[in-house]
Amino acid sequence: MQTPTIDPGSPVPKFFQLREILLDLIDRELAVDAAIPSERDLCQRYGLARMTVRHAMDHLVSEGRLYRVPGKGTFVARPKIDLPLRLASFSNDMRARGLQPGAIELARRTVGAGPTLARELRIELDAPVHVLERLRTADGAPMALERAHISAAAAPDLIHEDLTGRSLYAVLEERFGLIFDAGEQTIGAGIAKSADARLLNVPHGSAVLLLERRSSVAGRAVEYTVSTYRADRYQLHAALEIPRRAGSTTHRGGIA
Amino acid sequence: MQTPTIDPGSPVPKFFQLREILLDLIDRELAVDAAIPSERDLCQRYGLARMTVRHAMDHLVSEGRLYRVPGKGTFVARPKIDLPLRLASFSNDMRARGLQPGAIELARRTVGAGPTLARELRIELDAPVHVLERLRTADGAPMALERAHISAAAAPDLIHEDLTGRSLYAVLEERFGLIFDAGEQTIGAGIAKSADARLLNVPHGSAVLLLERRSSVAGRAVEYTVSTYRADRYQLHAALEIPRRAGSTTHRGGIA
DNA sequence: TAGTGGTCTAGACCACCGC
DNA sequence: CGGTGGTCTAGACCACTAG
Repeated sequence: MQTPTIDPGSPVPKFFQLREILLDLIDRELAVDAAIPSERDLCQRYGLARMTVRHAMDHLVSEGRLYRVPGKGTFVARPKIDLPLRLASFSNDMRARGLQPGAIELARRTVGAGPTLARELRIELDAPVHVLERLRTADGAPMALERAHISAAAAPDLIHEDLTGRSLYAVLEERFGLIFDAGEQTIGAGIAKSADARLLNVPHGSAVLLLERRSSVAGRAVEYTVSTYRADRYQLHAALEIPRRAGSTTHRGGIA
Repeated sequence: MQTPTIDPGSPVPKFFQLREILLDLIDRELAVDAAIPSERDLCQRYGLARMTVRHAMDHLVSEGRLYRVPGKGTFVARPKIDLPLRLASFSNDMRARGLQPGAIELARRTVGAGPTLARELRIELDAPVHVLERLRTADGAPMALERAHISAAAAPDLIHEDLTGRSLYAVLEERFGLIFDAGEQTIGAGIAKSADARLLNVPHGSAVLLLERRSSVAGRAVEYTVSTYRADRYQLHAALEIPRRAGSTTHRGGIA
């Protein structure tokens, strides 16, 4: 295997390129607690300033992939257990549970982005955003309220698309070529607002599970969706898995 | 009011002193989404290099206290505490956020497994199980109730271990060599039971985030923990996984 | 055009470690 | 002692945002 190099002309920042190189090294060559090359060594090898090397390593340390010992070196950390939350749609999720997914459209409009939407979608204030509000059902029973906000710049005519019986994601992919490749999700608990409680057919003051999701395509924020799930009918469930395993046993300090 | 300054002679690093100053500013003076002074402005005010200012701000951004918008500025983030979906201990999580983790022991006993525990831990009925109930605090404020059930066969003398100021996981690892390598987690929402609401110091009927976790070591079920988090202070946060593997350039954001 | 954050350099001094 | 990570400086150029 040949030593990878840093491409100075790439739009990908150097520290990020180095991060990938180190990640590869960690996964392929080094065992847990093995030392990685010193910062100054890496500066030499890849022709980088030490601050740049540290920047790359800072990332990996904060992600729990490496740990530093002052005066000694930097070492491969024990793999942490992570909870992968798949970017699954409501429809797929319900089908996986053996339930028949359904949707009742509550609202569909295009609005100007307020401060929250502007921040979440990283667009300008008052930039157009499609809002789709749907009541999601499972075997006919209300399960969740889904309020999707899609940047109109990314999916201009979404507002006129027929969504009955189709997944929103399917429409975004087929009609606008939008395939989400990154995202993050925030999960919290709350009390249902009166109007939402009525729609979900639960008593006032009921607990709900709140899911906020931001997804992006090629680095561009496109979707910001807030879902409100009935806590009595819905819970998230996931296997904890080991993200990666360190390969060979003894291999101290070499970029092959 | 006098402007705080950086003490160059202090053993506390400058970036950390600035971090404290900014934290104070965020908590006392600024509302959510308010802009903090620009990096160059802070350099001027405190006589620091820009890399030093960025270092301090990097910390706050990765802790979720600030967010940056390129070309515009840096702003105060929503004040919730994120709990990363990782098999990390409460203690470590809180420390990573600059909060002082604490625990008040509520109960500690060894019981015979009932039907639920027997099923979750895959042990026989009446097999001994250690039960540890603790109120977890951050900077002294109640944050969560943690009810851990550990199979006594795996950690015989756990019941006599001192847990003050130590992570349960640290004890299990150091004292019994137990390093969790798999598990599953269930996340739900609920209303705090009266007794729990009192312990957590929240009003009756408050929403709570419920986490059930079963973890195992080498295929052996060892831990079954039920945690009750204050929903007003906690939320879970995770990067969504992407099945595709293209030339991704998303190097922003949280957990890889 | 001026200001913002994003990246990067090429040095520097320090505390700590192991020999 | 030389090597390690920890901190810090004083610049630089870039892309983006705004007026």
